[in-house]
Amino acid sequence: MDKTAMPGFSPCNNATLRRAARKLSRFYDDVIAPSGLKGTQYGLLYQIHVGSEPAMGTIAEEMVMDLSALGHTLKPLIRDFYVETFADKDDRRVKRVRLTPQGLAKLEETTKLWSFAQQRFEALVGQQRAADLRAMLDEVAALDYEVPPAAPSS
Amino acid sequence: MDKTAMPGFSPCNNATLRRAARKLSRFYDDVIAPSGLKGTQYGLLYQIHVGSEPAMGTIAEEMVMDLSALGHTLKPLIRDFYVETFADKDDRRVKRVRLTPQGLAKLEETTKLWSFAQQRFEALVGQQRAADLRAMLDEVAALDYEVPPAAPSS
DNA sequence: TCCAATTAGTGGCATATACCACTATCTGGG
DNA sequence: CCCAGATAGTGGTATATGCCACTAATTGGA
Repeated sequence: MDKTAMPGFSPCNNATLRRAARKLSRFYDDVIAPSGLKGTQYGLLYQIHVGSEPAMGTIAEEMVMDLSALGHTLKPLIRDFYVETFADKDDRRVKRVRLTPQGLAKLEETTKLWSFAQQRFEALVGQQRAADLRAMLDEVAALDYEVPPAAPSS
Repeated sequence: MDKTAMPGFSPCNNATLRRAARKLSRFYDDVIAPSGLKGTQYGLLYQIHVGSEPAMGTIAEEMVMDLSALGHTLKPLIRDFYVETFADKDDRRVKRVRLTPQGLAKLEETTKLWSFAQQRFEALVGQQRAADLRAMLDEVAALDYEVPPAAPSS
């Protein structure tokens, strides 16, 4: 086995994680491409769907994503009429998000494609190992990395 | 335990992987920020450094990254004089990449910051588990997802 | 009641990444 | 020797993401 020929084996956890993410995203993207959605967009529609007209901040937290990044990512989906936003009745700062009927249809359509990718992946690595991997990744995403600032704030 | 309050627990391997990548990247990015580099840039400098004036295509393969994406990512590093490119002597299609002296200095400077992030992460999840995670991710990045096209090409 | 501090989003800007169409080279027949 | 096909990169365009500065609302005191 010529390990030198293998992907860049770096000891960096971050680099390794990103590398895997690039590869896996491309796979899922390819499979659901016929729907016209990217993996992230599909995930976003899903997250909106399972929430109860979630506020943007809520979605951002759930997806462990920057709020402004979420705003940007949402734009194409709004433009294409898959989601719509509206102000919260009790707090006008809050903007809530929901799927349009087209958005729901697109979500359902794409879920069929997604299942294919999901099954294919789990067939390759094993269902149990996939579940273990997700558990580990969920843990990584939930970690509190907090690094004490050089000087503790006043 | 109120699981509903936890990060979006999706069964999607892709979404989970990306979520973790966002979070971890932000952590590494924050820690090495004083160097002025982003995590990906650091990883790229490292990859170039350990290679022997690697060709762009080689780097792209090692990083499991699209060649054109690599080209784009390289630009800020060239602009800031951390890396330079030159044509391969035997095949003028091939463009090779190397670090400049400033690039090497920056790599070394940033490595100190990187170590801090790396150690912090491994202290949180455990060295062995981090190694296991990397192994799993390397495997994911190396998988051959090949999906048979609907109709086998002629 | 009123203002200072906090909270939720927006917009601008920069990097990260991908795909596609295109250009410049090579390479292997014929 | 020459061209058809394969290879390596480039540039354009679009989404993915993050940070920062800024605006709009809300809230908690004094």
